[in-house]
Amino acid sequence: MTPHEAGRTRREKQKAETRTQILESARRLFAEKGYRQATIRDVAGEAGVALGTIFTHFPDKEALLSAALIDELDRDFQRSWETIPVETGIREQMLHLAVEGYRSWLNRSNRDRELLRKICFTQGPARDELKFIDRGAVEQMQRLLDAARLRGEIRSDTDTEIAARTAFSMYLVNILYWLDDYEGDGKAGEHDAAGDKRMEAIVEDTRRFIGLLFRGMGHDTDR
Amino acid sequence: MTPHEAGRTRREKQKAETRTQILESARRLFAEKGYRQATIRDVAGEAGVALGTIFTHFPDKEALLSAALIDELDRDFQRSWETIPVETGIREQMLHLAVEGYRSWLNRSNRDRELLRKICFTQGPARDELKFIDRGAVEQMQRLLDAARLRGEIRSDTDTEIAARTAFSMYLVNILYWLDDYEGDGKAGEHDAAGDKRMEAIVEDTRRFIGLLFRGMGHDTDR
DNA sequence: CGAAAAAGTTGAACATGTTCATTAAATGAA
DNA sequence: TTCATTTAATGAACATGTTCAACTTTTTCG
Repeated sequence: MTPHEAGRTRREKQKAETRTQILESARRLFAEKGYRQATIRDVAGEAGVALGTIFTHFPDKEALLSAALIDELDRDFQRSWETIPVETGIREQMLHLAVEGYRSWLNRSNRDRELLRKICFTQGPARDELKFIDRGAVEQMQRLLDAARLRGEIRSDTDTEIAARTAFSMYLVNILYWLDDYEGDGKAGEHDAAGDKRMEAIVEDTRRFIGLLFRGMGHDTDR
Repeated sequence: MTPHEAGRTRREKQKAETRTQILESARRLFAEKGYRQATIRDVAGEAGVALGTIFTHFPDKEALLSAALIDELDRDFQRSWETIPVETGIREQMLHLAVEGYRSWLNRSNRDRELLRKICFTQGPARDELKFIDRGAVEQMQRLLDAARLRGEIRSDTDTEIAARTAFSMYLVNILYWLDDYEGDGKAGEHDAAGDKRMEAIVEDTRRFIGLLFRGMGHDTDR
């Protein structure tokens, strides 16, 4: 909040402040109690506002959850991008992105994963924002592939857009779907054999996926 | 209900009958009013049971929705498989499966799609059943690819399991995610320009995807 | 400057999901 | 056949999401 905020009335500032308070409380309580057990009354109480106030900011409980957590979906993704090895080939880069993503995901508490899964297909106000984040992810991947194409690492006739979308789909379905039975809290450096095992398996799957994506299934005449 | 049902007590029969009544009413009301507007009291009333009875059969509203609709997810998929062209190549078969799936999806009412999207990531009792259906889908696709491999249509070193999973992921993310902004009710042969346009686009995307899957992105040295 | 309008917030009332003590009928063992 | 136990169902009570009339404060405009 900058000292000079042109055009913002006292009211607008106060409303934004109230909204921030609510979101912070919601984030905390959902993480601590889960979606269902954390009531809107809990959130209102902790944020120091009236119950009805929540509904002047968010249309319903699900929208509150989405707003509270939308940034989390972006966070891990961006971190993977920040740590991407730049001096390596496209395969290693793709592997890195996927592996970092899966690692982050599996390192979250089970509750966190549940909450995030819940908002992934939200149909409320956060939908467009979520779409924006995901389109951004696909576009970033596509740019990475475009760069690899320029370097001659992949064939010049590669449809990088579809390739990016394919990788994104595979990643999304893996974390939201096939990994949804893992219930460990691989947090705080805690050793978790089941989590390690799942991590190994998904890394191997990713290698196979990348292998398939590079080799294709067809014969030379398909090229 | 067969005339001779060994081992089934009157109680068991009655309970099953009540459950069926409830599911039928739920299916109808959710389709008519949507998930939120259709109350459990509505369902109980129409099924001719008490409000509390619903909860002796289903742990919560979401579980009721999932149980009411789980078969729908399977239905379209199986229909696509039943109409698959057997005398054609693997590419045409894959295209057929995807196209039929997308067509069915886009031909549903918007409400139907919303309801089905909602249950796709259910975390209630229907989860395992859903997983079973989807694993079945992936396995069927894998068998199709295995057969193509035997016929020599795809290379013998193809990882058909990952290929099947990739195709499945792409399909799932397309219907649940990228097509979620289409709100038309392309039903009863009704002409729908927007639906047609989306259909064209997704068919083209599918061709591109199949193309990528066959050609791969790598150079010959990747093989 | 002051009145009118706007708007953020409130909390009681209401709607709806869920729980659970009670009831009646079915079941199975003696 | 009798009777203790089990179980499907019931509906009032309760918990929680949501609505909305009322209030107070801020903003706008003549």
